Amino acid sequence: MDYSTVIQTDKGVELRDIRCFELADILDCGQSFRWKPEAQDTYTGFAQERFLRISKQGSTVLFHNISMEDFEGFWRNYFDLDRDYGDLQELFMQDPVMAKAVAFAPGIRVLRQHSWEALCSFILSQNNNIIRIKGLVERLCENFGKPIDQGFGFPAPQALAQLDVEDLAPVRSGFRAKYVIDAARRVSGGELDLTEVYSLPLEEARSQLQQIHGVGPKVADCALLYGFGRAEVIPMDVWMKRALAGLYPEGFPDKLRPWAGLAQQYLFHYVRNCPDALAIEE
DNA sequence: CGCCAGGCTTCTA
DNA sequence: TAGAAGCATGGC
Repeated sequence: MDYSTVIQTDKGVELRDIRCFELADILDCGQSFRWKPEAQDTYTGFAQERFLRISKQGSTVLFHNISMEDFEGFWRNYFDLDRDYGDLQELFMQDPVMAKAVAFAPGIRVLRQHSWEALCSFILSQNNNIIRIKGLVERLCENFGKPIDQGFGFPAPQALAQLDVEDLAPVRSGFRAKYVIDAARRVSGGELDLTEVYSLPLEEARSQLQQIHGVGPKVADCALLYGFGRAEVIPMDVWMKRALAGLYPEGFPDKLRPWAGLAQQYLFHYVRNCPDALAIEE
């Protein structure tokens, strides 16, 4: 466990003595696009149709104004708090390359996002930069998501399935609009059963997702890692190709394979944000 | 202004 | 069947 206690206070739910948990690392490392920094060490954001304000002070994390029920029933899983990242990092750090990547951002965790939300978000991510992806996702929610107190939920596939490509114009997603509609229609129509994808062997799950027009290997793997909890999957984009070629010319260590996707999150952040991450290894 | 972005589809040889 | 072009959009 990465914390000692969880208690309800008048402010919300608090996690005490937290480790391996930095909001900036978790919420701004290209896995979710719905979080915004507010004040110092404070973020607000959405997951599905829930809003959250979360902050960290010292070794205490505060989930503002939520019930214990909400924490136990939703946010605990979302932040992958049932996984012991302390233990995991111990294993990772036996590898000299991972030791550097983990040391660079030890607060990273891989969020367990809703499958549809992850799939749809990463469809929008293709050939796009993170700043802009956030804008697209935001406009998709504002236009088609369910209004909730502090904003909008992520639109359900059923809500998008009945739209035409032109209806997505306000999102300004360009050629990706038709991909989103196709995905929504397949999911909504039952042609692609996301619940079933959870239980499929990896290769079958991957090819199921790739049936969608506009979903290739990279987007499918992002959905699998971030939306289906497949911790072993490494989404291969230009950065990860560069990272693996430069840092692991002999291949990624077999011992870490079951958590390769989690390792990927540290490596991705490391090579993108540490100027000489790749230079050092020559 | 040109370049590029957590890619994919389509076209071409 | 591999490799390049085209795709919408906007931040820099």
